Amino acid sequence: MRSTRQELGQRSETVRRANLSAIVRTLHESGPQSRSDLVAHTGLTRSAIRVLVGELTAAGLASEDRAVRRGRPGRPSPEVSLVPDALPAVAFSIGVDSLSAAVIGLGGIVLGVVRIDRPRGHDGVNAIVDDLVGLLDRLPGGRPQSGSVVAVGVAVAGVVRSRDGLVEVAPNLGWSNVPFGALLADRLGWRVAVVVRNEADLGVLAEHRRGAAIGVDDVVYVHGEAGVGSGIIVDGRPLAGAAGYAGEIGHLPFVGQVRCRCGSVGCWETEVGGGALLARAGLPRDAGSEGLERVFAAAEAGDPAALQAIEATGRALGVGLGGLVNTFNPRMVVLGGFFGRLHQQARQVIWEELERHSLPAPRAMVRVVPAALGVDAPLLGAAEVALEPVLADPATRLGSRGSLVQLASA
Amino acid sequence: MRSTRQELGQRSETVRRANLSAIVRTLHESGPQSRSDLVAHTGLTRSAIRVLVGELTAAGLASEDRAVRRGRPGRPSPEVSLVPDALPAVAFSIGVDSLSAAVIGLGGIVLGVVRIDRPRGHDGVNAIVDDLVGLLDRLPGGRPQSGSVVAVGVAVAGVVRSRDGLVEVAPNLGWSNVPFGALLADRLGWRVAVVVRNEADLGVLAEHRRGAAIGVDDVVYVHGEAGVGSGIIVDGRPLAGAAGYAGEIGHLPFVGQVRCRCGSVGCWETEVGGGALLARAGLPRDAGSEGLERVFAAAEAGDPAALQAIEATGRALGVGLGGLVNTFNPRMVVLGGFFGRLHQQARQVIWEELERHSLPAPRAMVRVVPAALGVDAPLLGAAEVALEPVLADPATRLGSRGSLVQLASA
DNA sequence: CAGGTTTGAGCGGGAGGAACACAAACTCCG
DNA sequence: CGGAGTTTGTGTTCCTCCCGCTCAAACCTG
Repeated sequence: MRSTRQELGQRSETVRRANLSAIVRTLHESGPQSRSDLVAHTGLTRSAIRVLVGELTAAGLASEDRAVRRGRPGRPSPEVSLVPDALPAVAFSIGVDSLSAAVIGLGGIVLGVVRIDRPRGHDGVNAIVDDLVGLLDRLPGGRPQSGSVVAVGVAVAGVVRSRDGLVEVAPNLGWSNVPFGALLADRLGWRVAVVVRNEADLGVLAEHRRGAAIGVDDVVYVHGEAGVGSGIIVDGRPLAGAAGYAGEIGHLPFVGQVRCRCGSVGCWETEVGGGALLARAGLPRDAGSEGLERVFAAAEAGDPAALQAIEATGRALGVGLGGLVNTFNPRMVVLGGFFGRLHQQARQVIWEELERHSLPAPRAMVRVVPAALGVDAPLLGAAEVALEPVLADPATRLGSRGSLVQLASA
Repeated sequence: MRSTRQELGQRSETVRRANLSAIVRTLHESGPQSRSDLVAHTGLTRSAIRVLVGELTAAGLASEDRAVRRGRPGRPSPEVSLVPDALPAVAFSIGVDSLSAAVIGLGGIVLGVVRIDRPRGHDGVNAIVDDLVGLLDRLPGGRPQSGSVVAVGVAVAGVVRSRDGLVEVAPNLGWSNVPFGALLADRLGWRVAVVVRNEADLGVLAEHRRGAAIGVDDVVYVHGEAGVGSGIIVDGRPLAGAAGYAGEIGHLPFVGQVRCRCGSVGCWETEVGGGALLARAGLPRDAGSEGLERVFAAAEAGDPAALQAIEATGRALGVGLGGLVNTFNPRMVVLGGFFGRLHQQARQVIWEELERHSLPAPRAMVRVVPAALGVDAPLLGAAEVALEPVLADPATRLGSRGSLVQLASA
């Protein structure tokens, strides 16, 4: 059965929506810019831009500031920017050892963010839901009002069904079959969508929009922590698969006989995950991020065992990346989590193995870079998916808020 | 740098194009149907459908036949179908041991097809170009006229840069860095686009539109011959990657120490390719499709060596498929080439290993099926990509043909 | 300060689909 | 067999929305 594809037919109302969306999306992704820049970006005429931007400002979504002099001849064009707190989204992230929450507005502006450490271990679902909701009170701007938030996005390190936010399994949290989206939505009691996604899928979205992969339309993001996750951008769009499970590359079949926590044997994760690096360095596999930190520090100090562990892990990483380059033909591979550190210290061997295990043609056009956003990437990505409906259809979102009527000629 | 994304802004001319495209695409993909079916499919009103279909028929692109009585109350709706020979495409396919050519019209109607055996070996590029062009004269309908053909599509088993049809490498043909698109275009002398793509990428397109995966929007197609190729449909669109190289999963890192012809070691292809099956059955790795045929026949006759070879190859296939299921979360895996036969005889073990090497969530929603189209899949897919511009913009294509003016109000 | 250039403002026009009313063609049922 | 009900084609009018054009404003250059 064909998924509910977008209506094929275009009608004049669709056109308006698409054009408003084009403007808002351009401002959201490329930042504030003059009307004439918008003309260039969208391909619309000055007249159209004027009317549409006018409606956006009238609705409080955008604002026009005095033009910035750019030293070129001609009448200066006023700068249009989105109003960050007009339609804010709330983003949550459940990390391995921390919880975080943020309020993020259009344009990706962070209006407030808090992070707390979480004792490593398998917390009950309800405890985490409570903690997250409790975090809201500690936001700099205070607890967001129910009516003002447009949607909620959540990043979870696990296999998540995107439709309803069911967490099929989250090994680091000890969850399986947790209807997290529904639980959080109930607990919040807001009448807005709660979107739950895999951490790495959100990480790559953030890196694509605000980080290392801006403007790059084919990206493979590989995130190393205890396990290995990935998020993939294909032709500018996130790869989700039929239910949102795509990108679970940690369990690609690989060499080795180590039993994986997924139940299988020889998964790539068993060779490149944090546990593998730790084991190679002679530490317990569950020494966590502090253990990893120690390994990297030791390597920097010249410790041969640590250096060798890093090299071996880098090689295994490079081999797998080669396969991913063959599979996706990306223009960029972004390394997140401790793979970023690994890249600093093992860049050479990673590339060496990637080179050995990929075809010349795709290899020639790929760059491997460390992530730019660090631990906040999933949080930023969560806001991006939460804001997506606004970007796709700014007008009706305004209408549904109540405080502002439909954009249509007031 | 952002690839030339579609213009964001919509204008009324865009709307018309999109709506004509929606109608033509619906008819092309879902077959002839009544006007009222088109109303349902496209979301346009009766008025709009009437006008647009009217223009298409006036231009000779579509035709309206007497309504088919369907035994339901109400005035019968005339059936609209595309005129197959209005804007035909020419498709070529360069197989391991055959060459084929076809003329295919809108709706995927095959107007004529020829296939010749090709001596196995490394033919020169020019010889193959000559053979292909020569094939046109042996088409049932005669050599297509230069002016009537709308585009040319070519399927090649190799790594192809989609932009210009440069064949980076084609091991079965012994090619590397062959500008095949340009060569064929020159030799034909027609003033139409020549689109060259990887065989498997075209195969999955054909299976998606006309074969085993109709209506399935997330598909992984894996094709086994001498090597292993794949084509992937993500959310209804082919996965191309930055330059069209995506889907080279034959060289995913895998267990084993066999040297691959790609230069690397332990590629998946070395364990599941035709050579691997042959070797396991005690035949030379280059025994080709006749050799494979013999193995399957022997297995059907109960030969233990053949059975074991098939089982081992099936296991290796299942393991890799598990990884692909994790990576892409497809709704369907389609097995082409000799993998189709393999599936018949080793269905059990393939699934067993797939199950062992994939996560429960994505595994639960995937089906593994043999390809439905056989050796013709790439040829049909080549026609699909060649016809794509017509589907995307029926009006200007008509205009550019010369014989018919722009669709605009005549 | 005059000329050139770029852009905003406002108005008219055109394109294209929606909505509506009516007619046509079919089924169903008494 | 014929009228009621239903679905769909036909044609007209209307509405939405963007484009194009003209004029004015605001900047740079010399």
